Amino acid sequence: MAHSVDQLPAVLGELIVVSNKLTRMAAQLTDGTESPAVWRTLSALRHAGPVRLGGLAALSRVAQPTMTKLVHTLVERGWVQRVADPADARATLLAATESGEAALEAWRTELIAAILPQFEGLDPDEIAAIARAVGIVQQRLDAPIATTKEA
Amino acid sequence: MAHSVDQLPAVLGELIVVSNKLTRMAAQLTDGTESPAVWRTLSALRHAGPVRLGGLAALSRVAQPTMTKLVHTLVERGWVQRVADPADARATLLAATESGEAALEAWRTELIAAILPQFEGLDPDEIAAIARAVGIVQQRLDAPIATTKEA
DNA sequence: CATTTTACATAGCTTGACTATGCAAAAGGC
DNA sequence: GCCTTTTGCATAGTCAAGCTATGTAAAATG
Repeated sequence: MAHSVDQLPAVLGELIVVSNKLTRMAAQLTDGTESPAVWRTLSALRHAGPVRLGGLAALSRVAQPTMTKLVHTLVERGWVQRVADPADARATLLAATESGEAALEAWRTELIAAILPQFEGLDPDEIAAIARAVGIVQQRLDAPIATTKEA
Repeated sequence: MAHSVDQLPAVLGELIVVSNKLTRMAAQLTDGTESPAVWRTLSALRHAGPVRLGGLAALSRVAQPTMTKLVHTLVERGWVQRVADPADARATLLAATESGEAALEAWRTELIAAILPQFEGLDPDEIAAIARAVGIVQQRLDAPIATTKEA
C-alpha cells in the first residue's frame, strides 16, 4: 500500500505528534536519571566525534548558551572532556569520555527495559517496519540542515 | 526483510533517539508559537474528548500540578473550557474549544511547512513505511498504560 | 460518623530553553 | 601593520515546563 507524495505532509504531522508522545513517555519512564537533554547531547556528541561547543549546539538544535550549560553539567559528571582546539585558541573540542559512553549505554538499557512492555508482542513484520522508518528519518535528520529558503 | 523479535529492544532504542531529535527540531522550527507542551496537551485533549484534569495529566504523562498550569494557560487563551462534571463536585471536565482546535490545526500546518524541506524527495514507498510505523507506534501508545509489573 | 482517599490548586525548586551582552581571538580590509 | 568586523563562547537574566510537597474540600470507605 504505497502512499502518494501528496500525503507526505499529513504523515509528517502524525510523525511529529507520535514523536512528542514518545519523548514524553521516555522522559517519564527514566525520571530518576539525568535529563533528556543530557542524554540527547551525549548521544549527539558520541555520534559526531570531537566537536566545538557551537557545533554541538547546532547539531542538538539548541542555542549556544544552552549548550554551554549542558556541557558544564556533562564535564562535571566526567562524561565529557574539553580538549584544546589546536586550530583556534578561542575554542575547545568536546569529546565524550569512556564513562560518558558507558553512562549513555546504561541509560539506553534502562529506557528500553522500561518501554519494552508497551511494545510487547510486535511481530517481526512490524518491527521491520519501525526499523525502516527510523532509518529513513534518521538519514534525513543527519542531512545538512535544510533552510526554508532555496539553498 | 523481517526482523526477529530479539531485535525489538535495539529498534526501540533507536526509535526514541530519533523521536528526541524530531521533537527538538519541531520545537526549534516553531519557536515563535506556543510551547510544545501546549500543543501536545491540546492534541491529547482533542483526541480524548472531555476529560478531567487528572486524566489529562495521565494521558499526557505529566504530573497533575504541571497539567493544572498548562490548563490555566490554555483556558486563558480561550482554547480550552472548563465544564462542570455533573458526577463529581470536586472536578471539572476540560474540553477543547473551536478556536483551540483551529489553533492546533494552524500550528500543525506551520510545523509541517517548516519540516517539509527536510523530507522532500521521499518516494511513495518510504512515505508508506513511515506512515505504517507511525500507525503501529500510535496504537501502542494509545493502549492502556502498561506497568512494569504484572497486571 | 469518623477516617481515608480522591481531585486539584498552590507553593517552591530545578533545569532547559531563549535573547542580550561582554570579552577575547581570529579574520578581513586598507 | 593597524583598525574594524566577525567569530566563539561565557555570563546574565527571564520564562516555562517539569517535579515534589502541601493544603482544602468532596467523595468513598469502614
